[in-house]
Amino acid sequence: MPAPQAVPIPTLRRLPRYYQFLSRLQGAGHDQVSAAHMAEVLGVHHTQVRKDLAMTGCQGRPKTGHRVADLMRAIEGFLHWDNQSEAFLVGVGSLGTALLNYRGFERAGARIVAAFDADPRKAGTSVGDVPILPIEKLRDLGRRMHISIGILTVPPESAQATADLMVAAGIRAIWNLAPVTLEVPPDVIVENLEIFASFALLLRRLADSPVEAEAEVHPGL
Amino acid sequence: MPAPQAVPIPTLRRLPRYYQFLSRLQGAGHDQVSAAHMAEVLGVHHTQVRKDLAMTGCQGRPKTGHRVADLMRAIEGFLHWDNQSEAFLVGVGSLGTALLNYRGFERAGARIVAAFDADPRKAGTSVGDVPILPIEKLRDLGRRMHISIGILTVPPESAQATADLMVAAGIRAIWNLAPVTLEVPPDVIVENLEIFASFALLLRRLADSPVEAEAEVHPGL
DNA sequence: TAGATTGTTAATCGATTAACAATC
DNA sequence: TAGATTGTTAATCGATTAACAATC
Repeated sequence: MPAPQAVPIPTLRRLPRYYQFLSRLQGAGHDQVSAAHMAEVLGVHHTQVRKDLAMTGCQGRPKTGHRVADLMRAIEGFLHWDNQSEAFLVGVGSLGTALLNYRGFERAGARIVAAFDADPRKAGTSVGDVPILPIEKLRDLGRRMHISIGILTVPPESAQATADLMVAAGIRAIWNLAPVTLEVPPDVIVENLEIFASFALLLRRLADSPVEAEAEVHPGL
Repeated sequence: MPAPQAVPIPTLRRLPRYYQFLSRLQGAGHDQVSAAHMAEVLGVHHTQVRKDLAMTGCQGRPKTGHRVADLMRAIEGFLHWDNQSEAFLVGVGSLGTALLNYRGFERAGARIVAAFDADPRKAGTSVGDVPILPIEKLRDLGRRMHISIGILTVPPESAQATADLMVAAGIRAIWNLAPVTLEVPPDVIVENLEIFASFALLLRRLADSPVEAEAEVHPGL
């Protein structure tokens, strides 16, 4: 077994941005791209881009750069976006609906095969081609279908209970979109979408920006 | 002017989690907490927690720890969650609606005062107590009200055009929830909610987990 | 060939962790 | 007082940036 090459988390975060940029390039008809160009547009150091891309195992050619399509395939493979895992989504409120509607999601490596909601009026309907089932079916269906990914989009109050249910259904990785710290068994993976962290960064950057800082020093002027 | 004390970005990301945890503690009736306890529950090194908290300027007492309420106030102040900036939201689809409905948002330092949508049928209605206006009014109203924060929740195709509009409206910081790299003037701040980055981390962690790794080595067994 | 670009190895920088002194 | 906890200073670790060799 090869040493489990440690992947820096920042690299993992940047790769989807590279991918998104590449798909735009592709849409615009380009089929070659240099690391320097990507670095420029995305505001990342060019050596950084090279290192990140190197992690995916892709190879560029001196003088011409990388082939866009090759690069995209390399990233897909590296992020496991190719072998399409199946996922359940729980909580068909506006956030859940937004994710279900989001076509581009399939491209990101997972296919939502069913959604669940506690509201019995929602059961039996569907969003796009994803059926909405009563929450009571989650446990059995999860076990039967060997689903390993759960997307949690319920309100904060029911987040923990939902996580417990997912665990009981045999789900091994929870993508948590509720702003709550979940408690799960040690072998279950939880990845939180830190939405407030992102907003906090925005506020801080705004407060630190020259114009705003000025306003703070001379309030009311 | 004091040297603009550099705040590590990871610290900024962690503070909202601390805050969320503290508000739960408070709800449960606790009013003291130790850094060690927070570290334990949130899975962060205890020295890290102390350093992060120290940045907010709070002070704990040996033997007893920190007062929960003080800590929350310190974080609020540090993240500028107290002086409630006003924000516009553009794109009242399911994601926009989710944000508008999300009560807890006010606590995170911004008040959405108006929402805009290109669909004329939505204009005139409202979500919660936020009025939805036609996109044509964005420019003037933004300038008139001196709005500095724009929340962008339109589909990827119209993201860039929306960003341009926000800039024209005098908005200085854009919170971008569309998976697109925006191009804006250098003095405009863009903070992207990297939703796919988060999901990519989940997939990678799942693929690296012992059970899954096993499956990969002996496929089909 | 000359030049642009890749990819790697070394140096720097910043964040995390460890050790410890201060204090209630 | 003794012990728990804070807060700070020093050591480590990992990611970023710089320098450079390889190659089409």
